[in-house]
Amino acid sequence: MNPSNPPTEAATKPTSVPAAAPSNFIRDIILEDLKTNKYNGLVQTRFPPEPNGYLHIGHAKAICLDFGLADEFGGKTNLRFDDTNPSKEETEYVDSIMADVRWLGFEWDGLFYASDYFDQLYKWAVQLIKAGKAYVDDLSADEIRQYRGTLTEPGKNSPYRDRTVEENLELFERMRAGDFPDGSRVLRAKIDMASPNLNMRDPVMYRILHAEHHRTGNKWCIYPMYDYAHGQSDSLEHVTHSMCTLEFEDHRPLYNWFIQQLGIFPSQQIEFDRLNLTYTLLSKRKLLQLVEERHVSGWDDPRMPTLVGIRRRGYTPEAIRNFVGAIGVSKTNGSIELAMLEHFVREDLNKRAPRVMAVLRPLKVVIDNYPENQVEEMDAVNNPEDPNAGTRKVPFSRVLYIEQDDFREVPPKQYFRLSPGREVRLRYGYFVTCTSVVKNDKGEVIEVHCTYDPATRGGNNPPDGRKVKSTIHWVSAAHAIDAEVRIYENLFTKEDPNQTEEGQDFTSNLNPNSLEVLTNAKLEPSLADAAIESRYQFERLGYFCVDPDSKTGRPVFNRTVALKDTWAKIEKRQPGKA
RNA sequence: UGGGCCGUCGACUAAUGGUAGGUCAAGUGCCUUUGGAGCACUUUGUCUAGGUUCGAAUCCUAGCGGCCCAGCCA
Repeated sequence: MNPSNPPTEAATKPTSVPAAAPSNFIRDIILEDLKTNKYNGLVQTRFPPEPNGYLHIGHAKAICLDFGLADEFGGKTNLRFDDTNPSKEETEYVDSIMADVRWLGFEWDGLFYASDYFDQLYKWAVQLIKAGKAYVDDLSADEIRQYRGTLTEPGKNSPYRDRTVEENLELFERMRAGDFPDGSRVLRAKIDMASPNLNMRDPVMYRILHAEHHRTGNKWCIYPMYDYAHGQSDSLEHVTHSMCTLEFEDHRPLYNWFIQQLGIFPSQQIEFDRLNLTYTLLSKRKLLQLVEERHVSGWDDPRMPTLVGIRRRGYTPEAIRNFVGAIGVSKTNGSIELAMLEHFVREDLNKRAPRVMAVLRPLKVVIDNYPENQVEEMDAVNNPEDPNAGTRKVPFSRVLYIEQDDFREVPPKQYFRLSPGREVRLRYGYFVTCTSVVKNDKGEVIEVHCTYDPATRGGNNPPDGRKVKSTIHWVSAAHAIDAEVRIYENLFTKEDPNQTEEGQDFTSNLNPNSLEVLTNAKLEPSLADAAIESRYQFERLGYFCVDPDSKTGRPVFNRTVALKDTWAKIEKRQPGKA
């Protein structure tokens, strides 16, 4: 940065290097490959989702790695749909995946489908048959499993393993032509039935599937397996660093085997640890189950860890990217605390979300000595973290709403908010002192009466130097906008939702209180025209995001994340909470 | 009990034979017209046992513990 001015102290540190983000083993591999010129200085990656579900925060980690690392070294990243199984894949998903990747803030260089390579893959299969490296097997799925052996015992060769090249060629061609029913035959690689790695025990390359494919229609009735398609797809795109999750480690020898037999571009597979988050499930199958069994309203339910879900919840792409950068990447199997994610959401929203006053559970306040029909426009700061955000006017009048939580008839220890005889500040309003309460038949406080001090206009400290221990928020009753607010808690009650009692599945850990709908919220009038998906901080409460369910005149807000709440902590610690 | 991978504060992650550091969480204090934000400080860690070395989280050996693999899913 400033080489002409070497540091005068701290000579123990090489301060010429600015404190860089800690590296990780993948970046180290790329750096090394660049140094040895393994790929002529190129870095090519790919993000290879299967279009059979919506992307979730776990994919966000992969996306940030694939795109981020390539970008860092001037490389390129392809989006490639891994669509080798027509029975599970749909166009709906490819559209959502593209939208999600873009929303996260990335743009791909090439857009491909594994199905683009079906012709080439077929030719290569023929080539392997001719080389005596692949054969058509007539064994049933069941028999193949039996012949495969077990974890501790080697497998046996299929009786069809030694067919002639001519016979294999003819049979494979007839498989392609549709002469055989589903499941009747497969094409297998001829490797080693005794390998300790089960993936090398003559893995299936092609299966017969008379199914319509979302891109190739009815052109094919045989489809390549993942192992036969993925490495070659990488190779065709000259992918240099093919990142995937740990469970594919055992597949790497096979990935390399096909590439070597075919003598094609040597892509290299690098495995990293999948993201796990406490209190959340990141398995497409299980997320699909939540949707299908109606435990949530859809893939974009704000409680879902899908990108569409957390987007609707109010999370920002920046927050997610910062989070992914902070958690790093390794080969350790662990679980990130949800609090970490929430930290990055708060950190980002704190800087950008306009502040606004909203009362979720209203309690009526009457200021007895305030003139009956008077309305004052109070100045309120839009964002104390951002001087450019400006100010706005908030109407103040004799009857207000405050939060039920902000009043206690008998205040517990360390409770500083309103209670009989106590004075607090109404933010940007006045100091008020509680003089009396009105109760209903059940003895619940339904109305609080106060007096205000005109010398504290704007919420300022009075000339006499009087101070107050608490500032609370409010909304003028006559000017309030009615709104619905949806409060979310963790979808699951257990850190690991998969940890269940005997005979139960993860749905037994669903949190019955994960959604609370508040239908009587009162908002300050500036929120009248809040746009869908816009985000606000409701002062002292949390960050909230406008839901698409909003109707004109009746907005719906989702709570993105609550503010850190010191009082809640104190109260939780107190044994006899009021 | 075959093969592969992995063990560093409560969580995640650095240190690449040479000061065990950062972030989150937790706690304490300061500040505050958000009990927010911010600032300062604090607690807690190299799985175990041997070995190599002037020096080991790092290298070696042996244990222990965890995860993954027996789909014609990816």
